[in-house]
Amino acid sequence: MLYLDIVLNVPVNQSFSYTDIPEGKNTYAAEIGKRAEIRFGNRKTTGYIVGTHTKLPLSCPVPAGQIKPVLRILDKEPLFSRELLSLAVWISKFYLCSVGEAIAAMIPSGRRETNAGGFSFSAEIPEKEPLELSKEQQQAVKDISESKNVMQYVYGMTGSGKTEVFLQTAENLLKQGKGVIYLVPEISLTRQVTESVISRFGQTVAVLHSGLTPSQRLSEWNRIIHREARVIVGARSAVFAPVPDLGMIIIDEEHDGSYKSGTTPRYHARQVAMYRCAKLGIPLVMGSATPSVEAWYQMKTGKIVPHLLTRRLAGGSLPEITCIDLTKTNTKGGCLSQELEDQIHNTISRRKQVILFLNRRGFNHFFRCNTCGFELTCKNCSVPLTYHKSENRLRCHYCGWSMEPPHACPKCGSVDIGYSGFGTEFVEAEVKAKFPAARVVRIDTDSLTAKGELQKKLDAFKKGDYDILLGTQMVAKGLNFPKLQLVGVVLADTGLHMPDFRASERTFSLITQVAGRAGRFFPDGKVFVQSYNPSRDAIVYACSGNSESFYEKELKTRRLLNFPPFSRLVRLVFRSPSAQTAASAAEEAAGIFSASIRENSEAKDFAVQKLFSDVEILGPSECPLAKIAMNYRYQILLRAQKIRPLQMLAGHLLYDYKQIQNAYIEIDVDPVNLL
DNA sequence: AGCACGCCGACT
DNA sequence: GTCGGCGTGCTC
Repeated sequence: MLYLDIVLNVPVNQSFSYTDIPEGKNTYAAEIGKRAEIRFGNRKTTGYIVGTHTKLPLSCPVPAGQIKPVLRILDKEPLFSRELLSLAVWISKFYLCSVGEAIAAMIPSGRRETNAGGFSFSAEIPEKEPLELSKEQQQAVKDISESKNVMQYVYGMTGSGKTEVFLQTAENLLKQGKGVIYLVPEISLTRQVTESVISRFGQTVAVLHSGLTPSQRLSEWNRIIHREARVIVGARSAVFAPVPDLGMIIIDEEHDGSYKSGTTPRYHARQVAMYRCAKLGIPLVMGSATPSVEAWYQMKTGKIVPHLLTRRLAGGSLPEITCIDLTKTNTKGGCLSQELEDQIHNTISRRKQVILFLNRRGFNHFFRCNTCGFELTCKNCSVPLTYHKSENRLRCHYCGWSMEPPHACPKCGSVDIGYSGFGTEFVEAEVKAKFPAARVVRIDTDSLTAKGELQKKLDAFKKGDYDILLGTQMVAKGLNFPKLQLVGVVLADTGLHMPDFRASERTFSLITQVAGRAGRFFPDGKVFVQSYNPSRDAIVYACSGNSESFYEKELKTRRLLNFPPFSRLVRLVFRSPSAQTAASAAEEAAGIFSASIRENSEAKDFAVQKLFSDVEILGPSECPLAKIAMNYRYQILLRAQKIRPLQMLAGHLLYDYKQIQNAYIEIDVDPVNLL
């Protein structure tokens, strides 16, 4: 009799024993790495086989006679190797989830393979000869391949040719029979980035993008296992690609927040890549024009080897950035200063293109009473409601709830009400009024209902079908428009008002990234940044292009406040429909933490003592977003030099104190978002 | 996570 | 007398 250890995508960190299918049934053989359909309790689910035994394991509390057989084995061949299984075990320990949850996040869920999903138009893209590399680029390629250090960083401004360095390094490895994973932010997974990879490597490329169906994902996964695809381009989860003889992982736009998963397991692709690369002894090559503060610090301290690209390949320097102080400028109730308006006129009259950039939806264009100052916020979540002109409704960006705008202030009855702040729709109306002859296209998540619409709009803009592009985040990344000559950041401050220690870093990187879009093909590209706080470091240094000073100053602040990279954090969010329940769960957890910190720092083992000696408990406190979708949220931040004691404390709470789970607990190791 | 079991309030 | 709330506990 064959007994199988099966783990499931449930938050229970244990395996369950099942027996193999009785002889004679027509399915595949049971093996580690395959999925099995099982009856679990009284429901059917998919489990993952992580072990096999000829006898029932002694640890199994259920008598042999009551062990159920699996219903069927789903896979002909294993979907995860021992390497990936041990990666899943590591993830479950590091990010505090079950092994089953980790595996579920790693492997495709498709049942039957569907071809032609991967990249149907790959055949249409002609293979291209590699571009001639500059001296700097050649040096970077050489240094990366010769370095003994696992972590490498290609640091250089937009247009300095990082992609070519990645591609050349990848090609060298492919020639040695190695495979390569190339991670990009999801939003860059438009044709722009992937085309250059496909045109270079042709049919050996697999592209894992969010548009694939589970079945298509499964067939790409099998192409990778069978060595048909050797270069894997994909977003966050592609870091798990089952590449045989993996030779390198590339992380493009390393600073990008989308590498951190927002759901359990809340893994960071950079952290996972680091682990995988270190274990295999292969390079992890990252790149960005605006490294994360953590990466910058590691370059300074020698943990990451930097490779500098200092020159723009198309010639010319970075575009000139002008900061417009909105407190000293009359915008006449609109959002465009006279100076920016003149520049737009100028640019479109020369038949060149303009991008106007707004850095965040929500927070803009909210309802406010001009008499008593009352602001309307969501009844479910505490965030301000955003006015959407096209549907004439106020809408919450977190839970989707909407209401008809009131005609008078609900609090004081005044009819002197208005919508302050500006969203893309507001800017669009103003731009259309001021430039009636211009062809304007707006790109934001609201206006992107149909699939492929983003790509269509971007292509049209690139072709010159529009004069002005209005957009959020997504137009800031990895896009190149030959006729683009003017970029306006309508309001640079929005990000700075976020209650998050990374707000400054995000604002800096955003402005710098956006600025890099302009003048990529023309040396006289211009960037205008409008701000109510033009003296803030992030804005000053982004506008002057002085990255070195920004990072130095930011590091000083982080050191002073003991935030990463000078400490590690684990965040615990306690949520419940009752504010009282959430708050007291957080209080109770804090009590448990301080007790176990005390206990451990009095431990006989000196190493344990030391490990827990600097652990701090921040909070409990209300989350900045105190209420999301009818749930009240309280948080605790654990902080220390080392991550391990924090993981131990959180794990202890999660696995040994089931009684406080009347509130739902979310654990985030190395959180990126603290809202 | 689901889903059952189980013990206390407002209804035909 | 039942229907149903969601607290607790289990799933091989």
